[in-house]
Amino acid sequence: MNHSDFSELDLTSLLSLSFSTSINELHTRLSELGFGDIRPVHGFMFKCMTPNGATGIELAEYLGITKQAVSKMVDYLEKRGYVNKQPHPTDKRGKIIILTERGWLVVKAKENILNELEQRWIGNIGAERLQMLKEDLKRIVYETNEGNIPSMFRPVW
Amino acid sequence: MNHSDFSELDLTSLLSLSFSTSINELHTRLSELGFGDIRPVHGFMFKCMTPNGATGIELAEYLGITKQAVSKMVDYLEKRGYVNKQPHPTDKRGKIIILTERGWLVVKAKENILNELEQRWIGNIGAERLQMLKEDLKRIVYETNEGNIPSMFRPVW
DNA sequence: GAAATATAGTCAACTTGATTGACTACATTC
DNA sequence: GAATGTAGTCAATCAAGTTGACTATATTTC
Repeated sequence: MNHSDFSELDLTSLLSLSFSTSINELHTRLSELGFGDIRPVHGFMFKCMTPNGATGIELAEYLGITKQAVSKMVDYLEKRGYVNKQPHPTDKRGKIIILTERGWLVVKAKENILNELEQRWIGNIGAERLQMLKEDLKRIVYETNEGNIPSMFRPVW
Repeated sequence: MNHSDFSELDLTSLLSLSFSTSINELHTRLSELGFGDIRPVHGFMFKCMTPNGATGIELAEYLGITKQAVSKMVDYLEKRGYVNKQPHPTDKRGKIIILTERGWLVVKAKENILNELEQRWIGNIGAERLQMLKEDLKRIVYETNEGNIPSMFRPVW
């Protein structure tokens, strides 16, 4: 098999490749900024925490993993200064996990890098095509999931 | 955070979502056909083995994992009747891993399902737009990796 | 052509990121 | 107020990968 031949790639492989490509670049850049201990899954957690924090259960549902797994991740991130646990305002069982200043730095850096990536893509295929691409992907995801966002907000196998 | 709001999704999230969506559907369907023991990574292995088989090292490079990990996967797949190991024709150290008939059944089924998926997407966004989408994604992947296919042919985090 | 080095694959031990199950404390329902 | 449900934690386990050590064969170098 010839690995540098793109022509036979089906759409699913293309989606896989383009996703890997961007997530790899994102995290290489984050590493260079001193956030080498942030994994892709953390980025998705942060997204769920913005702007007002989230409970463990919310994170677990969002990521499609168990609350125990979330608990470990939160400990990991707390130890490294990215998040804090706060008591839930109304539910004494619950905790709210919020971003620290350092956590927000990652979120901002991530946004900047992704914007840059999109700009480069605009350079490759043009702004209208990029807009179309986004719309089409949204539509495909939306239709395939019958209007519901997929429960597993996280590509894993 | 409102999980059913698509509008703010950046391109990377969209790529992630659309990839998950299709890979999930693919493997749900494969499960229904009795291939529930096939994981996404196996599909990528099979692709590397077609049509004439591959050595362990080739698979390892293709997937971006160690040869030991490949060895385990091959054992797993051999035990379940999807692949066979054959002595390498010229190199007595080497083995060639080839698909069995059952392995080919999976490959065919996969192709059918992915084609069906693409047809449904054509129903959603039209054939020209799908063609453009594929071209744009190819271009993006190609440019970002400077003409080389990414070594890690496999989305993992 | 023999010695040195490199490569394909295996075996075993370990790491990591997840899981399941059992438990505590608080909330909700009846 | 009692029964049931829910948020989070602790501990044990699992699964998919890793690293390191090894054998057998190939290739290079002198």
